[in-house]
Amino acid sequence: MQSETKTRILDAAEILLAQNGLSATSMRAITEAANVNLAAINYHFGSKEALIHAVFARRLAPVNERRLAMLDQVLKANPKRPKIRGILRAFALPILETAFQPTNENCPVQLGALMIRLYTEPAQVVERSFNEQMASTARRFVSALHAALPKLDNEVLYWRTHFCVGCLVHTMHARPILTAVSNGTIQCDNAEQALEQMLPFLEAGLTSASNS
Amino acid sequence: MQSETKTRILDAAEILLAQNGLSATSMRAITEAANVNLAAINYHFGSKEALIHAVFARRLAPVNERRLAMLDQVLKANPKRPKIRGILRAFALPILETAFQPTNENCPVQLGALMIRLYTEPAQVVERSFNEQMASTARRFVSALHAALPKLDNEVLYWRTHFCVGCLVHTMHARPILTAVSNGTIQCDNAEQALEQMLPFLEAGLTSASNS
DNA sequence: TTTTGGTTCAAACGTATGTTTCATACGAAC
DNA sequence: GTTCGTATGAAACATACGTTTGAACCAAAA
Repeated sequence: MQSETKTRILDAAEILLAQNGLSATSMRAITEAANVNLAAINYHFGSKEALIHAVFARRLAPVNERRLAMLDQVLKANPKRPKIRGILRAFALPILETAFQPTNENCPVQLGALMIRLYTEPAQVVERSFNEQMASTARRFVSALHAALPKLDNEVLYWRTHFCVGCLVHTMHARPILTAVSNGTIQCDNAEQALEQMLPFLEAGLTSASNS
Repeated sequence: MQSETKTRILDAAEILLAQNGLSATSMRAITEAANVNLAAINYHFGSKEALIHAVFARRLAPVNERRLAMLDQVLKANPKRPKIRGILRAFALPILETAFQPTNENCPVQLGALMIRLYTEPAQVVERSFNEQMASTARRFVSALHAALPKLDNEVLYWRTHFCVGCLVHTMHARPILTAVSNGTIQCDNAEQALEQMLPFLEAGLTSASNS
């Protein structure tokens, strides 16, 4: 198999990049974890940065495809006034299901901890990944929310969309903190359970009166 | 002045750590920006890690003092049933005001971008800072919210507190994204303006019916 | 069987890292 | 004026980094 090495590198890189961050993860650590030669990354991907881009693309491309497909369904059901809950669900479910997918050696998904890197690592390293994978999807969802909340001021809508993204990202990457603060009560390893908590919160926030 | 060098190091380190992350910021970069000798960090702080801890402590200690002082006021006003809006304000205002404080050479506050490091950098590097600066404060606020929302299930309260933290942290560190998504409409450089947007959103989320 | 093209390997490339050393400079105390 | 503890300086410490090299490998094609 010509690409088994590539896959092993991607799997090991995803885990280490998510755990330690982009610049703190060395190519030697990745290749050792993947049981491949040090030169294999440069041979198969060209550079460390290209590998990072590939790691993001492998997870985010299918997630955003599912998101847009679900959004289309929601828009088709109520073209004039789409349902907020549906829009939020289309945005959150695909990525939460991917992030909370049980990890095994064939499928080491670390999307939660990985996503926050996209928002926090120095711009130059990840901005190509962000633009290719996230920007257009974000615009589609903002305009859907605009249709669902026509009375809402544009500026307020941007703010609230921003808050929704913050909740989602934080929920995905800061799971250990929720577990710690709740003294182990909450494990947060199930997409539907997280959605059940998040959707009422976000919908109430989105629809609240802006001055009170 | 015996500690002018220390202050210059702290100032330069705060900016660079916030901008580039912890492990991507070298001591040489810090000392060059601070115009001090390379050995000064080890002399004054002991190690790079100790410097990082000092950078967090310098900003977070006064913020959490203000937070708890404001929370005490809110609890004193309504001991039995404190006001949600007041609790949220006590939690968010001090850190937002510090984060949005205009930057100048005497006061290079980069708290927003710095905070996210506390949540995302490998545990061992920052967990001491997190525990010392954040853990006890978080507990105080959760119990205040519990008093304000006695009907809310404990588990739901933890989730929603978690969402609030996510909104706040994301608002502080992802300002450029909000500006970009809104096509430059929103600049987000004012604590009161951000609060005005955030507090109705969070209060509505906290008080929403949990099953709908 | 020989040749080819893709892949892996050990080793080295030059550069950058955090830390340490030791000599020097500065000021206040005696 | 000398001494002494703090602070700074240039240089070197050992280690780690991303990348490149060129030989070795190995299945499939000629």
